[in-house]
Amino acid sequence: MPAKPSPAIRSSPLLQSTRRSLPMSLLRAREVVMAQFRPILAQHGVSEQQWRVIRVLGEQSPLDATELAERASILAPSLTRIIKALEERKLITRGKVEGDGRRVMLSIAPKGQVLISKVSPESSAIYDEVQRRIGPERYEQLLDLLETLIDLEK
Amino acid sequence: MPAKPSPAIRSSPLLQSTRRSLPMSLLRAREVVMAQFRPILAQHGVSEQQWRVIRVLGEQSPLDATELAERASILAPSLTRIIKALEERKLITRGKVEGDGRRVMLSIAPKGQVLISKVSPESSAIYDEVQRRIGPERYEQLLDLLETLIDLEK
DNA sequence: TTTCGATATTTAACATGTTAAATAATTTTG
DNA sequence: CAAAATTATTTAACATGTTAAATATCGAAA
Repeated sequence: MPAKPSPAIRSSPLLQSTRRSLPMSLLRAREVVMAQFRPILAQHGVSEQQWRVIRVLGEQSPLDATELAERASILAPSLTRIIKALEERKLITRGKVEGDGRRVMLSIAPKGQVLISKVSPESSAIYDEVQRRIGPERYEQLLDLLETLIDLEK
Repeated sequence: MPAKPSPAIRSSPLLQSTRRSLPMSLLRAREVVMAQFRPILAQHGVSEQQWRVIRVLGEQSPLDATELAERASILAPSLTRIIKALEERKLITRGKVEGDGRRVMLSIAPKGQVLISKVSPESSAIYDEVQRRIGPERYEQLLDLLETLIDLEK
């Protein structure tokens, strides 16, 4: 019998408030944006990560798995599973590299390109809407700041 | 040498480049920051999400599961599993609410407070370092912009 | 050439994300 | 008051995140 209504705790601010925490703010902001996209992607039967893979390959094909993982910000083990699923649905194709038996080359497939052409308009509309609501200047400013932060790791 | 590239595809920019995509930038930025934290958390045997739960309860206890999920940005099903794990390790405690048999009240436990006091200094040091490297003004500016974005959903 | 270290990908194991559905308790309605 | 709608939490099922280890192949050195 686990109960014991302990006295309320309001600890001294050893840590910054979770409301003003950079990692949490980044997470929440991403959630707000993705909440707009997920219904569209679901409607087309692809997950957020699968869509990232397709998009990256839509920008450039072929790419080896390492490059693809890097650009789509997906870890190698996840990519292995995603590739398998997308290949089975013929949205992407997998090929080997002559001269290096380790590498796997991935390309967008015709069905993948069709998917991109379908999702693109809806996707763009959402980006535009977000940009409009936050304001174009702040939108660009935010992207710049994020880029600065991202470049810190280098 | 990576073998001869097959006919490369460079699609017309139907979509914005993945490099300048808001969701991807948010994801990458978060990764850069969290990469600094993960080793510390791992050293103390807690995952990123478990740490968020502990931190929120450190700020205020008790909280019911719904409030906790909201503040820690964790979905209810995940929270159920995390609570179970943290309770078994006696980092948090679970109690019932008199008057509403549905609700579960969670509180930080002494062992949890000890953990917070251990992780806090290292955590703060990393926040300070990130803030220093990006610059205090831009750091605040970034948090402000993220807050603006987060408030869009309301 | 053979061996050893490095690289690319996959597999494994477990935690979390995500959506839908199930449970249980409370509140609202008729 | 009893049935129905609502709310809080959990369970289920599957995808992905995460770290470590296994595989396979390549490249460099002895």
